[in-house]
Amino acid sequence: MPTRQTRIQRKNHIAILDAALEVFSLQGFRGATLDEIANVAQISKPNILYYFTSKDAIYTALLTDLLATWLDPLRAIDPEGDPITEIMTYLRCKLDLSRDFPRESRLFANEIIQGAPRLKAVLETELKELVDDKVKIFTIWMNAGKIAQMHPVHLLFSIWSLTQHYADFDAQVQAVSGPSNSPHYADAWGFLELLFTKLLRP
Amino acid sequence: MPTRQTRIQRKNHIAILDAALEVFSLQGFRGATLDEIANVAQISKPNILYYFTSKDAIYTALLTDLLATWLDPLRAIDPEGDPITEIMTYLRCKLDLSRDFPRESRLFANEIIQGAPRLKAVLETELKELVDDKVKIFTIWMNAGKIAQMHPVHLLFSIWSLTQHYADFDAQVQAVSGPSNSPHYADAWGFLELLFTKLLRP
DNA sequence: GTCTATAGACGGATAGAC
DNA sequence: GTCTATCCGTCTATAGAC
Repeated sequence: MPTRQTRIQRKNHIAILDAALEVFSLQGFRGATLDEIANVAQISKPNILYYFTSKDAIYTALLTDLLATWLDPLRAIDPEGDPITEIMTYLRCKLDLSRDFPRESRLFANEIIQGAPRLKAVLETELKELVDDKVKIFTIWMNAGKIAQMHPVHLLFSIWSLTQHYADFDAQVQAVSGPSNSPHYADAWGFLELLFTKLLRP
Repeated sequence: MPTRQTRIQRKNHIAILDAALEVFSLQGFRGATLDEIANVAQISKPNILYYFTSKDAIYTALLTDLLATWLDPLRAIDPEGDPITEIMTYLRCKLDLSRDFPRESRLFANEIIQGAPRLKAVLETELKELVDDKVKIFTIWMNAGKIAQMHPVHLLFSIWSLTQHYADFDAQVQAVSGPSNSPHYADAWGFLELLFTKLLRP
């Protein structure tokens, strides 16, 4: 659109995306309904389709918004930095994302579990290139004896799975270790710090 | 039912559950449709509802069947066994389950991500008791200096997340590290063996 | 037991008044 | 921009013939 949005337009736009995140992250694309999104957003269904051309458009908007935020911390790993510090910072950052943006994490998880129908292409190009780049850095660090020798790709997988677990499987975490959020994350950080300190030490 | 099932009944029963597992594990409960299950099972939709009273009944049957298989390896951890061996065996068993039963893993993941509406009660009782029991064993092992000191619950979480990741996020794993299944799991085992050897060593 | 046909509710999306 | 009303397709589940 050539013209700038009004304040109300922007407010509704954001309210719709927020409600859609709530619903899509719990139900996946097909399980979610516009009715539910409309209820959560407190905006009528036709009005939602005034702001977005279709249910699919809302979902895609959320996913593309998300991917950038999700990959930024990985991009930030600096080949010139101290290896252990760089990886621990990334780990910490990913855990903070799980704590502060659990819905985004679950939205992503839903999409991947369902075979990544809308993200597959991006994963195979943008994500793969980024991963290849960082894997090279890890390998250099390993060969220089800065961190222990291990499969670099699975090192990344381990960071992803261990941190995202607390957002995606929150229902299980809470069922097993009681409600209240913050303590879990404090304990989780203690555990992960110990784990990766031992793992990375050459 | 008082009478025994015929061979055809049992065959259809199994075919329906298998098709339902395929569809539910990809789409979650609400995203799945009886039409799709009927197509995969090659059984007409009304006939499916002859064997199961409702869509919900199929899903519930799958979940309860699954939970037993899923928890058995955890139950098998023996307080009298060698601590490191017991935990490494459990780890290996969970990784094998991810490799051999990825659909079951994704079905479970979908249910938990969606807030575990049908499993919450079981998780808070049966799973919690089982976890509490094993946590006690871990704690005894730690205090006896058999394995390193760490948060025992998060040790369990780490085993779950690291192994299930390969089934649940398979689309991402393949996008990043190329297709073909077996090599990933060989590499994964090499990585996890290294990781937990370092982590558990007192 | 398995089918065709269909009921009845709900899904996404559109028309048109205001 | 936002609403009511509604189209049309699909959903789960049932009725009833065979």
